[in-house]
Amino acid sequence: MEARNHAAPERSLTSPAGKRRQVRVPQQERSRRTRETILEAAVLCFESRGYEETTTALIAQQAGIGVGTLYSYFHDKREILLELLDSTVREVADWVIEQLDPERWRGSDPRAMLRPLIDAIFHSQRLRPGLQRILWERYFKDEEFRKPFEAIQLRLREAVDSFADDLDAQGLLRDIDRASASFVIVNCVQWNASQAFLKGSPAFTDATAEATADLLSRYVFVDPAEPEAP
Amino acid sequence: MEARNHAAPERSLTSPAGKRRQVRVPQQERSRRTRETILEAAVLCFESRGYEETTTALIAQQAGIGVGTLYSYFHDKREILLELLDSTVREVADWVIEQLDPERWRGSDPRAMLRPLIDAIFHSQRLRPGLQRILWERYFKDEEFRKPFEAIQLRLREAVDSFADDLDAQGLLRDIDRASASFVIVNCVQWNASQAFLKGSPAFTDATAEATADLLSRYVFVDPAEPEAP
Amino acid sequence: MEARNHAAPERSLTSPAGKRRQVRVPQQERSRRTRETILEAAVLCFESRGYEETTTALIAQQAGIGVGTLYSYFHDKREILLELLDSTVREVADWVIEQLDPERWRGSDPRAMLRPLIDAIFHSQRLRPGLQRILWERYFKDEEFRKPFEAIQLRLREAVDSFADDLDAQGLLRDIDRASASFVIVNCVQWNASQAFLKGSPAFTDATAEATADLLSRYVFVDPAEPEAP
Amino acid sequence: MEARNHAAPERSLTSPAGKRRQVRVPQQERSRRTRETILEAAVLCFESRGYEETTTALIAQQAGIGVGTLYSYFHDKREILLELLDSTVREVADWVIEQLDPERWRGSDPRAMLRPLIDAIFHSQRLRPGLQRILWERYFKDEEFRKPFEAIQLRLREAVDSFADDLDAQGLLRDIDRASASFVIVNCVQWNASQAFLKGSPAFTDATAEATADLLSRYVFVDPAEPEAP
DNA sequence: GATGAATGAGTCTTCATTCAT
DNA sequence: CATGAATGAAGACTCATTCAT
Repeated sequence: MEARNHAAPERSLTSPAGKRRQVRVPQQERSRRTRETILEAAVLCFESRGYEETTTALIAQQAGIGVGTLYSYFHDKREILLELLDSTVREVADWVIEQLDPERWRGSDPRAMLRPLIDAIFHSQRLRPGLQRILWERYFKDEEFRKPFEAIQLRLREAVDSFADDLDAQGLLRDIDRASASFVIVNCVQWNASQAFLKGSPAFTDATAEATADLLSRYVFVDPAEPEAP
Repeated sequence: MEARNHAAPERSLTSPAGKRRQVRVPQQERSRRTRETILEAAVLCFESRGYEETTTALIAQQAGIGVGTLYSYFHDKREILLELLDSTVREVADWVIEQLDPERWRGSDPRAMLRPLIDAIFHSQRLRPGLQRILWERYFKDEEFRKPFEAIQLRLREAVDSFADDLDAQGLLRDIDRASASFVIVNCVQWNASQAFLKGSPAFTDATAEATADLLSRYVFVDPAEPEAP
Repeated sequence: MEARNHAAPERSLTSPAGKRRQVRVPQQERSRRTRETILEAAVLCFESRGYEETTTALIAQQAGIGVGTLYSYFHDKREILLELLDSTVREVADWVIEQLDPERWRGSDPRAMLRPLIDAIFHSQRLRPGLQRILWERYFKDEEFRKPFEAIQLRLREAVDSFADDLDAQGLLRDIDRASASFVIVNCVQWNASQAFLKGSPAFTDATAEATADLLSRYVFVDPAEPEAP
Repeated sequence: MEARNHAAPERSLTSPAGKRRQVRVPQQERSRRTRETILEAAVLCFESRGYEETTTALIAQQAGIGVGTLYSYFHDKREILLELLDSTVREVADWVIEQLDPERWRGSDPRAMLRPLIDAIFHSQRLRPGLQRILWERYFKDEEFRKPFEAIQLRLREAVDSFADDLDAQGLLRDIDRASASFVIVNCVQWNASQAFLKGSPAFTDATAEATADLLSRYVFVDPAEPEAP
């Protein structure tokens, strides 16, 4: 078990650096490169074996450095994962949020654009899928990993919200409880994307994206203007 | 990591029961009771500390038996969890499926009944929440845990399907891709329920259930019959 | 450094068992013997290499058992030393206190008996000298080791005190500050014994004992009754 | 343990400087200053954290130099401590010996002066107490540290001896075994001072000094001249 | 059948010291 | 000369599992 590891230092997220021993602050160019090397090696190891199955020695070996070096860049194994997860989650979210930018879709028919939007979001699952799997695993196991994740989720909801604002301004938004809606929508897309991707088949992913788009479309948009009565 | 344990028997996931040493098949009443006791002790431990943080010695102690005895009822720690997860998942699913039984709602207005149905499903999160959390964690970590879970998910989709059949028969079902629909619906409800529950607030859970019901309602049902045109 | 050891659990002396994982409470005969074996092996190792230079693996090997076994009898390496030190210190003190028992000297000339008493105390240095050396080392390094030691020192002072009471009753005790006297006396004997013993030569030890006896004699006893003046 | 460090050069204690790599012999002023800086930084660290708990990196940081630089002034961490201890012990001894200088007390009543003398010696405990604690710890742990210490102790005994000579010349010295006496006296004062100081209370220290003075006074001085018989 | 003592491979982590820049 | 990044051997401790009693 992870907890067996000696001296798990009970770090608080809020006081990030506290009294912890100073970790090397990269001052030389070589140092910066080494840090990157470690991160890359860790991705490789984590993706292929999982988090707990990866030993610090393995990462160091993969990175072609000594264990000690690794520990002079990161306090512990967990911190490496945390950093990796943080950046992965951020990248995914950034990408998704970029897709949601109304400017991007200005001028197109909102109904028509929903499908490609969903597609794009589903697509984000392809980014370091092994790490995303580990992210979920840790999410349920370790509270500390829940936090960065939830910060991201909040950003996503905000993006959805301003997307909704835009629709509203166009008179296209159904009358829904905005607060809950963003939560439900984000969860729905996120989980369907994640689950569909796990099945592995592109065709299945595509069909799921289609259905999800349909589901959300009905939820979000007002009914299409009925044909003018004569 | 789990694999550190010496003598980890390197079991193949594909030949689950293969040549494994015969574990006691409970034939006597006392034996069955002991088995139950162990399982109950394990639930307690897992729920309160998590899977990896629970040692077999702790379970045995909690069950009031020796470690050796525990090992004569289960091959290893993992098997205990597997069994527990299996039954938990089954219980949850059974309950959900029971709620979906058309007989249960016969005679009521399908639109009106969706909300209590969703509520009921959300409610299922309250059953051994610690174990459900562990379930998700293992789901992402360990392929063997994915299987029972997916079997259940299939049953859920089938239930949703026959529920849809019923609606269809009543002429209430929108024209949707049935295959994808059940997948999307199950995921959507499942994840929103799970996430809402994690937030902890009953009010929030309620609002999420409401929004989810709205979302699905629009997706599933045909538009309400428009008022007869004169 | 010792502090590197993972999870030094910051144990308080006052709540001896706290929430710490239960250490095996010997229930079977075999268990009791194993515990003894470990302690004996530890004495051997500590005496010959010193505390920090002795690894738990070494003790286990010396005891002919696995490391894990050792850890099921003691929480950590430190606890082994603590127990050893405790018993050593207690043995030494018991022996010294026994020597101080007035009953033992009843009837003899107190002045004459002081020298053999000092001798006896000096002699106690021969009991597990390596451990006594380690005791001093830890005494200065680790507060936790100071405590049992001080408890013993208190007992010694009390014994000296009641010894003084006895002399007083016989009208032989000089008028001294009793509170400080016991402290000074115990320290003086203890340190001279310890230092003399470290020099290694029996002759030197003997001379030191003689001088110490002389020193204390002058301090403690009233001046010999002067020949009656006519 | 210290020996864990790889490349521990297995230096022989007996050929102290033998073929060891030449360490910078300070010839320039700047060099000398750097050396001092390191020593001062080390005092700070050792006093506050203890010897083993202090890393060379910490000393270097405290001194505002790189680790490598530190190693060009000292062979290893131990050498720094050794030098520090040497100078501390020497300082303490010099001060004590100065107090013992007969010239200092010429003209005063030797009996009256003993108490302030003891006081002064007790006072020497206040000089870098953390280092003195470390000194004792190492004294018992590491033979190499015993040597400088013993050299000092010899000087102290010599000082006590010549002090005794002076008393003798004045006809004030009791007839004692001079060789043992200095040993016993030095030990007695040293240990009582050290122990009293450890207790922390000034009042207690004072009372102990008083008792020690009394103890030694009776031991050293001839009985006060009895009142002239008429 | 039950027990619980014994096992020991495997993990993380530290830090004195070196040496390329 | 100074620097500080890199090293890697070494140690404490854990816990799933076995098997003699």
